[in-house]
Parts: sequence; C-alpha cells; structure tokens
Amino acid sequence: MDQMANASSALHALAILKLLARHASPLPASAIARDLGLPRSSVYHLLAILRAEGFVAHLAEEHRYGLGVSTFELGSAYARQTPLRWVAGPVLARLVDRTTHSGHFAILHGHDVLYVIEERAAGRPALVTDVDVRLPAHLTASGRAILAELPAQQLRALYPPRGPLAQRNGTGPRSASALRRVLVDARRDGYAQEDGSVTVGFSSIGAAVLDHGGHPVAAVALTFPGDVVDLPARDRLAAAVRDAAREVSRRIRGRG
Amino acid sequence: MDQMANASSALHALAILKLLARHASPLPASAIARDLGLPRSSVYHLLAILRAEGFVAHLAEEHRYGLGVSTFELGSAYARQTPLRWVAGPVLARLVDRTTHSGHFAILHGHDVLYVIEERAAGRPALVTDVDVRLPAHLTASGRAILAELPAQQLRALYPPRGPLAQRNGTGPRSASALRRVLVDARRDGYAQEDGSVTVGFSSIGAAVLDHGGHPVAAVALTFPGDVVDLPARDRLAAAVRDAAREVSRRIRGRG
DNA sequence: GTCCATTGTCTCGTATCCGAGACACAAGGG
DNA sequence: CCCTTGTGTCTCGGATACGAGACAATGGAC
Repeated sequence: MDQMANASSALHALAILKLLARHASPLPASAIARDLGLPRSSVYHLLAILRAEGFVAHLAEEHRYGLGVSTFELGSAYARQTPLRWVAGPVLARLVDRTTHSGHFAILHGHDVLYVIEERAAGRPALVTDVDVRLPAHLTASGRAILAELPAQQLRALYPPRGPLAQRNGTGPRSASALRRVLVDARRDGYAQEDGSVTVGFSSIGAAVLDHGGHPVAAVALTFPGDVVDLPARDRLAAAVRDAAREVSRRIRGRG
Repeated sequence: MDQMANASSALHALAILKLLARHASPLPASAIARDLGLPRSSVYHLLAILRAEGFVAHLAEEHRYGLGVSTFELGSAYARQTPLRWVAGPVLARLVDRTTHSGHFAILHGHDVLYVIEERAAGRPALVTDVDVRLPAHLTASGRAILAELPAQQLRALYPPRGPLAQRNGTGPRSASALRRVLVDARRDGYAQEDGSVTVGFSSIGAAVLDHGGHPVAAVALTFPGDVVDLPARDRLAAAVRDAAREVSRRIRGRG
C-alpha cells in the first residue's frame, strides 16, 4: 500500500498502548522494552510522550506504567461516535432490505446496550430502539447475544447472584440464574431472542459481533411482529442475522 | 526533561486520535491536516498506520476517518485496569485513615458505577461495594456525584423521561424527574448522598473526580452507619470527601 | 555495608524518515 | 461538458530522530 517509511515512533507508541491494554495491571518499562523488542531509551522516550499526552500514567512508587485517562476519553469518544456503525451500516441496510424487517446495531455499555444504528424497513413502524437509546442488556436480543459471548468471569461481575434485574412489561428473566439459562441457549444457537421484553407484540433476534480477540463488542438484530412470523420464518431470520453479524466481525478485523 | 527529539510521528499520531475524539463525527483527512497544521502526505501516512493498527476506521463512502475499535479496547482496558486507582489509591487511603470510615472509588459505566478501589477502615464491616462490583449509578452516592456533573444532554440520553429506574431495598428515585431533583441538590452541594439505597442501615457521601476538560470520570465516597453519624459529623465527612476528590482531580491533570 | 540488577536520564552520529510537491482520479458545481 | 476542488498515492533528498551505550541513582538480596 504505502511506500513511505513506517513512522517507527508512531508504530511503537501504538504498540506500547496495545501491550498495556493486554495486561491486567501496569508494567515496568523494562518489560515493555523486552516484550516489544525495543531499545530502552526509545521506550523511555515514548513513555514520556505518552505521559505528556495523558495516554499513559506513571506509577512512581511501583515503577510501573499503566494506561492513562486519555485512553478512557478515546474509548468514550468511540462509544459516542461509534465508528462501528460505519462498518455495520451497509451490512445492516442490506439485511433489512432482504428480510423486510427493521434492524438495529448496538454495543454493550455496562448493564445496558446502547443503540447506535437503527435501520427501519419500508412500511414498518418506528421502534423504541432508536439511536442513543439505552436499554438493559438482559432484556434485549442484542444484549443477550453479547452477554452470551462474554467470559464467565466478566458475566459474573456484571450479574452477581443476588443483583437486581430490571423488569419491563412484566417480562424478562427475574434473576441472574434465569438469565444464565437464557444465555446458555443463546450461546448454543449462535443468536438470542426476546419476545415482548422491549416492545409488547414485537420480537427480536440478535447475534454478537466479535472483535479481533474473539470478544463481543456489538450485536446486529432484527425486530418483527412476534405473532406474524412463524417458526420456519424465524429460523431464516436467525440465519440471516447470524450471517450479518459474521460479516461485520470480518470487516472490523480487516481494514476499515 | 528529556533531551531527545520529540518522536514527531508519535506525537502527531496521538494528536490525530485526540482530534477525532473531540469531534462528534468523523472527519475528512484534509480537515485533520488543517486543524493540526500537518502536511497532507504525513497525515495520510499516519492515518494508514492508525488504520492498520485498528485505531482509526476509514469510511470510504463518506471520505472520512473516525476512531477505530482499538480505541474502544484501550478504553475498556483502562476501565478494567483503572490506572486512576493508582492515582486515587493513596488519596483514598488517607481519607479512610483520617475519617475512620470505609471508602471507595468508582467510575461510571453506562447506567452503572463500577467499583475499582475499596478501602476498608479498621474495625469496619466489609461493604457490598467490593472491587469489580457494579451498581446502578442513580442509587449510589458515587454515581449520583458523577451524574450531577454530566452535561444535561448526556444525562438525558442516559435517563430519558420514561426510562425504567431500578429499585433496591425499596429506596431511591422512582423516576427520571425524581433523579434530576436529587442531582440538582448534589450539584449545589458539591457532593451526593444516599441513605440505605445500597445497604440497609448504611449511608454514603460521594464527590466527583473531574478530568482535564471538566468532565466527571470517577468519584470518591465514604460509607458509614447512617444512624450513628449526626449532621455536623456528616458535614465534616462531606468536606473531607470533596477535598479528596479535588486532590485526585489535580493529580490526574498533572503528570502521573 | 557491599554487590548486583534495575530504573531513569542523557549524548551524539548514522540511518531513517518526514514532508514538499507532483500526479491521477473522483466529486461537485456551473 | 468543463472546470475547480478535494482525495489519495507516490518519490526522494535534506533534516531530523532513533537507538547504542554511558552514567548516576535506587532498591533488593546477602
């Protein structure tokens, strides 16, 4: 692609950030240099720049370096700006065109899913899952699809055994163990469903989008009138949603 | 401090990321070059590198560039690793020693607060706000303190007028408008309180930690037996919590 | 107290890279 | 259809920066 030199310091700085992100706790500078195969003086210099810009914090008492608040700001800006939507938008548009049902794209944010794209099918009503709306993840197909792919430990942190689970329209799992049973099914099927938990009379099918490391970062879903679409039609919708989610996963792994 | 050259490409790459984070939507490359005062060829080259590493996404149909999924991963890693904790830890430890009440430090995550430090005072019981536990922000002193400092638009996005508000122990605001009234008081006082919303018989006082741009990123809080601590003592605890939060804010603005 | 390893800073010369500017293509306006 | 502006790619030479390695300070083990 580009014939220019590789802006080595930019590459190295990004490599430092990614390394720090991969570790559960901060690292000493010598470990950073060793793991990345970089000269110590270069690493110290880059750490100084990353610190000055807020991307890295120096824990002087422990002689370690960790991610800084600017990475949090980038992550927050990303969640607000949702560049994933640009990747997912065309895929979702085609899914909606093909199935003639409305669809949406959402990311997990704590216990919630945040809707970042809504694609309304021609002739269908507006949905509650409008852009920037948040809903409890456990009540939605998108949220359940994402939760189903989370590591067990992270799921337990989100939903401790006696944690409160919000209800909506009198539906949805009432306890964390009931939720886990729902997620076992979703993991087995490769997609999640909800019936009337979000909007009475409507159902949704959602499938998770996975990142480079296989972690769920988002979900694609379709919403349709629950009593009009029979089981064979639901199976076809489920297959289409799964395919769309896989397509988005492939796209975010590759070049934007 | 350092006498080395400034690793200009690293600096420029980070500047690009920060610029993209400041904007609500993606930008064309020419706008990035103009706003940062950088040569176009350098910007294209850096964008190519940032894309290859996943920090930037190229929206080809719109000829724009936005933040990529790696920034989301950094932000998530930051939230998990919580470098803030290293900054806040000594400040919280001193607060707890001085007041003899248990304290904690939390960040906002969607509708939840995530507890990243717990500092138990000598002779005090363990609290439900253990590390990695999440609770609904609107029920907790830490969460209310953070919500109180959010821009009104972001608060509305989080709590639309008819959104569900989870209850716990039968307490806490039951509606978004009730929550807003609670937050008006918190904003006026510079700290937030809760009484029994988290643990029956215990109260908490929390104050928000602000980042460079004045946005709330975390909160410091103390928890104490609600019926044992009288009003004058509460005022003194509130002042101590506010001072601790300000100290953490100062520290994250300066060098790590 | 001594020794060794690690942390953090600093210098400077050679190798690398940054950016000016050319070029091709695409998009939008008249 | 033509012209202008913007997008994106590419080359290459002079200027800059990267990294080898020296040095001082600190911390831990004995």
